[in-house]
Amino acid sequence: MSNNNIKPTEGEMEILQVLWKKGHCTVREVHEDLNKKDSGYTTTLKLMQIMHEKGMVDRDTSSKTHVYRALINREKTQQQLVNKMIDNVFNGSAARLVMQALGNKTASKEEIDLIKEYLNKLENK
Amino acid sequence: MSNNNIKPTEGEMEILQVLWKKGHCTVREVHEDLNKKDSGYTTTLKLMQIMHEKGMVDRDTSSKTHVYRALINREKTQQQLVNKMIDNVFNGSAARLVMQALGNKTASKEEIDLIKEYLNKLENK
DNA sequence: TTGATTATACGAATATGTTCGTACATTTGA
DNA sequence: TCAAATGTACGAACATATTCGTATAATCAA
Repeated sequence: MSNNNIKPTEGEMEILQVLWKKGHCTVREVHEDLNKKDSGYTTTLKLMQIMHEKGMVDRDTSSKTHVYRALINREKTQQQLVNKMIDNVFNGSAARLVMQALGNKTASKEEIDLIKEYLNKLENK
Repeated sequence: MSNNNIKPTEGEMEILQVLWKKGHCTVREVHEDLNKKDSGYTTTLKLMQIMHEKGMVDRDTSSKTHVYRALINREKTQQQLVNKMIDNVFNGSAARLVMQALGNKTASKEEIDLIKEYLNKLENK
């Protein structure tokens, strides 16, 4: 595998979220969507330039204002980070991570139903 | 809350895993349990000293060979890291994280049954 | 036209994590 | 006993991530 060892940093993840959501973005669009009052525009710019160097994003430089888009796959990236966490934090047990995730307040009734449905699908395979 | 903003690094997590598993450990015990051929004994030592400075671990220095134990709670720490990931990687959706975790190969039939059971318990509350 | 705005590029400061070398003390065993 | 082994302390090198200042170019608006 070639696209394997991608491990976006926290800052890079925030930017990727925006790019995955919006598709194509200028630096300013990303920066404003993040609206972090604690860091400036050139910080976002620099981050995105570094991501370009790393091959995480592509950009169209045909006009003065460059337009970026994510090059790495959302699900694949999430999968890698989850696997890493299962390994590093939960000793390899996916079940333990899941239960920990469901135990918190962010797991609503609707979400739990979603998951049950998903489990049933899994079992019918 | 006082013990809140603990965010162990990757190296620290590895050490915490050993401490949580074994309870009390010397540096050598931890180092050998990790058995990373790519880093030396004093690296593990240094890491554990830093963790002590941060208040993550306690140690008994009454004899020459110090004995360490984890000070931070396992479940609480895991919870924090999971919450962080839900936020940073999955846009706040616990369900998406769970599904991603279940989609991978490490989720065996037994684990899935465990989770179903857990979900039922959750719903009866 | 020309000054203000908006953009990129890039070096450098800062912060943090990881790794190791080395000094020094204690313990052990031949 | 005393040399080897084992332990801690600690500074420093190195890597990486984040942040910003500044130079410079392009665009816009009065």
